[in-house]
Amino acid sequence: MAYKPEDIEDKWREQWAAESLYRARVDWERPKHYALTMLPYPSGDLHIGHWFAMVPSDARARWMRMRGYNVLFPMGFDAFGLPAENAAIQRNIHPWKWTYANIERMRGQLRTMGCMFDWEREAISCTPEYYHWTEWFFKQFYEHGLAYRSEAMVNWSPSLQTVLANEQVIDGKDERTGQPVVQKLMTQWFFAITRYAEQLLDFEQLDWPEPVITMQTNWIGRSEGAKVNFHTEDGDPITVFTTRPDTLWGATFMVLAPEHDLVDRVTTDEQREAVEQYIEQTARATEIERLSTDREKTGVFTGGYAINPVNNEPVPIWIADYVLSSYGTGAIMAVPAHDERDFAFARKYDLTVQPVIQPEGEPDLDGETMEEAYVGPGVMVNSGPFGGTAVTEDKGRKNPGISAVIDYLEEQGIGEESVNYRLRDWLISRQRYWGSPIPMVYPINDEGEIVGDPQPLPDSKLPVVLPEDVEFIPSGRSPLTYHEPFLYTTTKDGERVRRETDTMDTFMCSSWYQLRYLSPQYDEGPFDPQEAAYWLPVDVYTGGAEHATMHLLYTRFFTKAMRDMELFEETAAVMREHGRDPEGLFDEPMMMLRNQGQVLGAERPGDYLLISGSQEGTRWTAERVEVIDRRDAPEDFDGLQGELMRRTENILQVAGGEDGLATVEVPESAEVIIPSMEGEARVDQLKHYLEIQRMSKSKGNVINPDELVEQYGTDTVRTYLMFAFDWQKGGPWDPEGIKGPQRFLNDVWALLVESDLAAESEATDKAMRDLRRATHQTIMRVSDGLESFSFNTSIAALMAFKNTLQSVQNTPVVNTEAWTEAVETLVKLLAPFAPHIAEELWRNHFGHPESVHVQPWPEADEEIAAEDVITLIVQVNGKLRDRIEVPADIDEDAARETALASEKVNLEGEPRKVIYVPGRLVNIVT
RNA sequence: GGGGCGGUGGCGGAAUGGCAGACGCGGCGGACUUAAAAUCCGCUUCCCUCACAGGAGUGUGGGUUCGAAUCCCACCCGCCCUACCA
Repeated sequence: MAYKPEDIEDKWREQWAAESLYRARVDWERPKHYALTMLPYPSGDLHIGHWFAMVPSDARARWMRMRGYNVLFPMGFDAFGLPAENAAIQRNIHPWKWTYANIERMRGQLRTMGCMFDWEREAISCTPEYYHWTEWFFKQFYEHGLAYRSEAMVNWSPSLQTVLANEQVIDGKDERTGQPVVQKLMTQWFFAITRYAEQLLDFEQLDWPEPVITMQTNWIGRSEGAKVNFHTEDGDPITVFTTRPDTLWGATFMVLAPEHDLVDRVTTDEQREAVEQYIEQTARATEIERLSTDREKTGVFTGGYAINPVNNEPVPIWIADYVLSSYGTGAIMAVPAHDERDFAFARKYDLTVQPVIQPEGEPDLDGETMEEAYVGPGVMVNSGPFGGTAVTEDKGRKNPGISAVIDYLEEQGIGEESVNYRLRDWLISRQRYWGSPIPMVYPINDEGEIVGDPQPLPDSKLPVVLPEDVEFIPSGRSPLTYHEPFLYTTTKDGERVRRETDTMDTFMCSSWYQLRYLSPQYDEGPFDPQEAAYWLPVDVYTGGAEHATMHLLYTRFFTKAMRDMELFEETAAVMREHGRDPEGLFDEPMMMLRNQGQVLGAERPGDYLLISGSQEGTRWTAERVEVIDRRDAPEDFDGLQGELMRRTENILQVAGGEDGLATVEVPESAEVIIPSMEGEARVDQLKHYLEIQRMSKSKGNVINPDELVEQYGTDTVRTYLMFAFDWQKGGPWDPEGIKGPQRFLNDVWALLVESDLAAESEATDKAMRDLRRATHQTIMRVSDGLESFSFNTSIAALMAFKNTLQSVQNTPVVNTEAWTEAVETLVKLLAPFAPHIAEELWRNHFGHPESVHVQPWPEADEEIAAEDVITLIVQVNGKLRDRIEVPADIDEDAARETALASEKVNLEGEPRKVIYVPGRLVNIVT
C-alpha cells in the first residue's frame, strides 16, 4: 500500500475535529502555554507566506503539547481595513460581503494546513461582538485621559481622494499607486502613547529579537537635554529644546517652524510678504520634496529678534522648514559653529558663526573661516562663567559641560532639564467606513452644526453598530457622514447629538486580539477573567518583523495602559485564588517573540530595458528608459539593452553591457516608458514597477499553496517549508526542492508499511546498541531544533535517522525491541511536522487507540545516546593530520600517545606543547 | 547621512572557538525499463592526480589564539529599518 496523502489527510482532520482534539480548556492542574501567531488580514487567498508563518509555529505548539503543556493556539481575522472598502468602491460589493466571503474561503484554506487551531476560539475583529469591546476600550482610554482630540497633519492622497494611514505611505508616496501624498491639517483622535515612552523603552522582561528592540528604541528616540526659555524683544516667550545646552553661548540665531504660533507676532511689516510667501510655499511642498536627501535648506528672516537669556544678546529669528513643528517645541536655537544643519543655513544666509567649544590641541576655531561645524568634544570658550569646562562626547547629564549648564539654567530660572522623544502620539482616527466606530457624540444646534465638545456614549449604548446601507463614494470623508440615520441620535436627556463619523485605525483591533481569543463569545467584558487568569500572558508570539514599530509597540502600550486602568484586577484575583502570583504578568503582552523571514518567489528574469543616454565605461546616465518585451529586442540599437538585474533607488544594474553588468543612473529629467503602467511614468515609479524578485501577483511567480497541497499533500508542504529555509531568514522558493521532503515521507511510509521485515538470525548486542544510540541522538537533535526555532535541523535529523533505519532494515535488529523503540520514536518525533502521516502510522499501522498528538514527547537518555567510539582528531599546529578511532572514554595520556604515534604526524624532535581537548582532538604544537 | 542584520559548494542550508559543507535539491555515472517517469546503487567544494597522497578554501585585508566560518579591527557587497529629531 503506497503512501497517498489524499487518502489520509482529510480523514484525520475530520477525526480530530470529531474528537475535539485541539480544544484548549483551562486546566489549573497542568502548566499552560499560550502560543500565538499573528492573525491574517482576510485578503481572499492564503498565501505561501501565511503557511511559512503559521506552520512552523504550529509545529512548535504541537511539540509543547507533547511535552505536557496545555497549549492554546488560536486563529482569527484582522478583518477591518481599506481593501474591503476599496472593493466596495470599485466593484460595488459591500465590505461585509467581501470580507465574509474571504474569511469563509480562507478558513477552508487554513484547515488544509493541518494546524492545531482551536476554532471555537476564533475571533473576527469586524463583528459587532468584537468591536463592541474595541469601542469600550476607546472609552476607557478616553475616560482615563489617554484619548484626546487635536489638530494634526495627515496623509492625503489626491489621486485616491482619501486619507491614508501612515503605514500606507512609503517614501512620501502611496504604496499601492506610487502617487505622491500631501499633508493636510485635520482634527483627529489621538492616544497618548508618548506618556508611556519611558516604560516602552524597558525590555527587561522580554525575550525578543535584538533588532526589534533596537528598532523600537530608535523609534521612541529618547534624547536628553534642556528646555531653554528665550524671549522676543516684545517679551513673548519662545521655548526651545536642545540636546546641547553647553553651546548656548554660540546661539547666534533662532529658527521657528513655519507653522509655529509666534511667527505672525514676530514678523515685521517689511518682512511680512516674504514670510507669508515662504509659508505658502512650504505648505505646497509635497512630502517627497521635503524628504529629498540633499535638498538645500531654505528659510526667511522674520525681521524679529529674540534675546539669548545667557548673555542678553539679540539674535535674529528666522523661519525654515528644516525645523519641524511636530518635534520638540517647533523652535530651535541655532548654533552654527557646532551643528551641521545650522552651519549650512548660516553660511547660506550669511549669519554669524560663533565657536564656543574649542577642540583641545587644535588651532583656535574661527567663525569666519570654519568650513564645517565642529561637533566633537573640547573645552567651552566664549561662554561666560563656563570658560574652560570640559565637554565630552557623552549625551545628557553624563557630559560635564551639559550638566553644568543645566544646573545653571535651573538656578537662573531660564530653563530646565528635559527629555524629548521622537515618538508621537498615536493617531487612531480614519476617515473611513470599514473600521470600528468611535463611540462619541457631539452636541449640535438647530442647523445640525457641532457646537460643543465630544461626549462618550454610555456603555449601555455600545456597540455603535456600522449601518449597512451606506454609499461608497471616494469623497475624502467617511461614508458615515452621509448616512442620516447613523449621524444623528438623542441622548437619554433627549438632546439631539451628532455621532463621530471617523472610525478607528485597525491597529486598535490587533492591539488586544490576544485577549479576545480567550473568550470570543464572552459578553460581559472584552475577555473572561477566568480564562485570562490561566492563559495570560502570551508565551510565544511569532510573525513578521515588519510589525516591529507599529503593531508590537501599540499592543505593548495597550497592555501597560490596561494594567494602569486596572482592567486586570479581576483576572489578578482569580490568579491568586489558584495560587498564581499576578505580579508583573500584565506589564507586557507577549513574553517571547520570534520573527520569520519571507519566502520569495522563484527567480524569474527581470524586465528587459532599452536605454539611451551617455556612457562612461560601464556607467550610463540615461536620457530615456523603456521597458520592452525581450522578444521585441532590436538587433541594432544605439544604446544599452539588457535585463534588469538590480535596482537601488534610481540606479539600475543592467545585464548586457559590454563587460557584463552596466550601472545606469536615471536622473529626474529622464523619459521613462513603462507599458504596464497607466499614465505618464516618472523616475520615482521605477521602484514600483521594476522590482525583480520579490513575490507578488503581478510578477506571475506566486506560489499557490492550494495547488501544492493538491499535488504533494499537506504534510509534504509543511515539511518542505520547515526544511528548506532558516525560518528566521526565509529565502527564494525552489520548486524542485520539495522533492526531498516528498521522498522522505514516502521512505518513512515504505519503511514502516511496505517492507517485509523478517530476519533469520539473532541481532548482535552492538547492532541494538547502535540503533538505540541513533534513536536517542535523534530525540536530542529534533528537540533542540524545535526549542531554537531551527526547524530545518530537526527535519535534517529525522531524515538522517530514516537513512539509518533504512540501512539496517534487512538485518536481524528489526526483530528487537530496539527497532520497535526506533520506529515508534520516529513517528512521535515526526508528529509536530507532518501530523497526518504520523497519526495514520501511529493509529492505523501500529494500532494505538490514542492520537499520536497526545503522546508524551520521547525523552533522550544521555547514556544511551553517548558514543563509545570517537574519532580523535590529530592536528599539527592546528592543521588536520589524522583521524583515529579510539574508545570514547580514552584518557589524556593514551590520547596523546595515540596521536604522537600516528604515522601522519611524522614529528621531528619533541613537540613544544600538546593541547588535548577531551573527547575531541589532540593538537601538537612544534 | 544614521542604525541594524547578513555574506559558507552550482543552489537551499549545517557547523557559534576544535573533522567546514550535516540534511536536501541539482548534476554526473551505473542498475531496472522497449522507452520515459518513478525507484535503487555510487560519485559530487576547488586545484593537481589513473589512483594513493597532497595543496587551497567560509566576501577582502589585518589581528587575537595552540587552533577562527565562529572573537576583534578596517574595508567591500547585499538586505531591512530610519531619515533635517535640534
